Amino acid sequence: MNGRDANGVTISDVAAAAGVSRQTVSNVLNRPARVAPDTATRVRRAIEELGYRPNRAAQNLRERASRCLGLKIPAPIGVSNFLDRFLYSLTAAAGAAGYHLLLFAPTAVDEELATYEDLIRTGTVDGFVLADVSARDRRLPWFAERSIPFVCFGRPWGQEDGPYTWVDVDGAYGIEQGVEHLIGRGHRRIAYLGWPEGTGFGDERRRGWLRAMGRHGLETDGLIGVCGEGVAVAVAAAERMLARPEPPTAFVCGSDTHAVGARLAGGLDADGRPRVGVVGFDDSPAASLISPRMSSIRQPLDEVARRVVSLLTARVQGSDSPPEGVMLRPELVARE
Amino acid sequence: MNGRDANGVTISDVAAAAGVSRQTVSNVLNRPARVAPDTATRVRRAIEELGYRPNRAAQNLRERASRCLGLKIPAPIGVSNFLDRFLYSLTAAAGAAGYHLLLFAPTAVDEELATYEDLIRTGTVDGFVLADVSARDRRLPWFAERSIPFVCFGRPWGQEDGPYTWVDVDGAYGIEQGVEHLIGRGHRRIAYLGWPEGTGFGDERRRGWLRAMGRHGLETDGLIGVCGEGVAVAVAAAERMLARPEPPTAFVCGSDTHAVGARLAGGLDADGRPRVGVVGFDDSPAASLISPRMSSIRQPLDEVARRVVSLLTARVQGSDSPPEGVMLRPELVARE
DNA sequence: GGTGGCAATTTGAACGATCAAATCGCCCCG
DNA sequence: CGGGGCGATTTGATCGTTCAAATTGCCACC
Repeated sequence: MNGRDANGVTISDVAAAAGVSRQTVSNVLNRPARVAPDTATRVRRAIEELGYRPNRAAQNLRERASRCLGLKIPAPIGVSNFLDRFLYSLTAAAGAAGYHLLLFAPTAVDEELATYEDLIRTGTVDGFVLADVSARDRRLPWFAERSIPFVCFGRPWGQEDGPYTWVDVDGAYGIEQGVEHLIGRGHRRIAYLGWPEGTGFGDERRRGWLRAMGRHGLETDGLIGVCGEGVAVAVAAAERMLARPEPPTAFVCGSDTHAVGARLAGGLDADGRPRVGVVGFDDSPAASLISPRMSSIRQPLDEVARRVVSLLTARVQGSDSPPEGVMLRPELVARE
Repeated sequence: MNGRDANGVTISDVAAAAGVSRQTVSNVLNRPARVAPDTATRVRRAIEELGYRPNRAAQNLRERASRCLGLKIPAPIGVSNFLDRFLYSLTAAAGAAGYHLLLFAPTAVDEELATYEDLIRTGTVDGFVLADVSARDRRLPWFAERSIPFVCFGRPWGQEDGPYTWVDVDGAYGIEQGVEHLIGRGHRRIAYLGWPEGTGFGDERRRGWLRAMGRHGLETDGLIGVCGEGVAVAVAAAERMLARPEPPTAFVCGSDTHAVGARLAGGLDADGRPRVGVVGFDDSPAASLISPRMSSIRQPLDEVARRVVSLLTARVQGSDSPPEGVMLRPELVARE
């Protein structure tokens, strides 16, 4: 940076300034051991003075890699800023690994696969992070056939035996922790409120509840509630459950949205204390809208992101390690 | 796609298959008028059969452009999924303009400027979207000195006279609409609850309230409340205001977080109706956690994103049009 | 003093695209 | 029948980097 336009500084300019060839400059940067120490310092000084930075397009062309990971950004639905948080962790993890995150949004649903293919074939990205894996997601076999590198956040439900690499959080374990927490606070009639059957992760969380309840010999009949997205429907579902003859005294929930619904349905007593115990899932900041704040099960998003990036970059770089699933444990954040 | 590995298909392969030179293939794609019609169809067939897609790195190298726009993803704070929503609009708008969005997260604060510079100098991105412009943001003059293309979402508060290009939403106008709405519902003591002075957009929203109140000759003394981030502090601030001798009957708020606080502080009457009127800002889905749902002022994020992208791509492509500010109008979403 | 070996450095080629200039083929006109 | 003009196509050079192979210089050893 000496006032001149530094954008046009190439490796040859540096080479000329340092009185060496361009390859030596390249070696200083990429294979320092090959270069004599005082040559290296001379070159480094020239790099510094000229403000040289290697051109990414040229590197990408030569290396046949873009050092970009692609992520489809889904249409924003729901209240959670889950994606916000994961995106941040993912971007940071990618950066630490020398990669960037490249976002795209296919315009039409039937364009989605074409968009993925295009990004790979043009070399715009080296691989994909799939953060929105649905049950029997048809993208997974499609990618595998074309040997397009990808890693899922979330198990490939319905095709667990496929040769897929994923990172996920053990939702059943998390819910079990939630049940234990409520039992510890004296609850015995603990209900589960979550999504209708069919979402892999939702079903798993429900199984976690069943297992924990069974371990303590607690009743589960009539204690399951399901509803779709949205606080309003969650409130209605929880109200129906509370209106039954032997209502639950607490809820573990498939999501914070469900949990907010349960809390609102239960209401507060005269002292401003919640009438029902509630444990949510995901520990979204939105859960803090409810006062007093709810307990919730926190997913280790930073760790998830790091593992996703490390698995994906390995595959991108041609490591033909076998498909691998990584399961992480969530953590109960207990609040008053 | 005929079973062979299509990732290695180059323009020369297509040329050979079609019996023409590589430049003719290039012309078919980029300058169709130069090519004889039947040659063009022959080439297009070859492209189709081989599944050719031009290599992005090679194009970028040659064109000296990456067709990527950079966006720093801020650490997730607060309950809003504002960024989620804007990011989606921005990605879609960029895609429509032939660009991609590239995310990055500088690790340390003092690395931030260096990160920007690096991304430009290496040619990783062509320009930046600044979605988190703070008052007297030092990045703006810094970019301008280096003629780094950028466009702000949000006015450059404190340096409005600088040569900066921005797109923003007229918050004062929005708040005025909110006040009118509350007046229409019979309210006269309408308070403003928002951020402490010093955030440009917050101050502007407060001025909008003052102006609308003044127009109707309504009292404003003692009707201003301020607090920082978070629902809890917002609740406390609203409670203090409601405890005064002549309390407000309604609040217009600087954000949905403030609005949720006001609503929670006001509480519900015996019929489940809110005791105070509330208008929020930003119409975030989090606002729907409150039941009945609040009115809120919605920013036209799709339009903002389109304008940002169109201004930025123009600057990136070397148009030396003068700096330009675009002001858009928000819209009141009135709810029961 | 010639030769082998080795470390340090340089040269040539390649990555895959596009621009600019050169070439080709054809028709028209004097 | 030769040359000008024009549309269609091709050739050569280039973008900035890195790999592989070639070259240089130096020292030790016989």
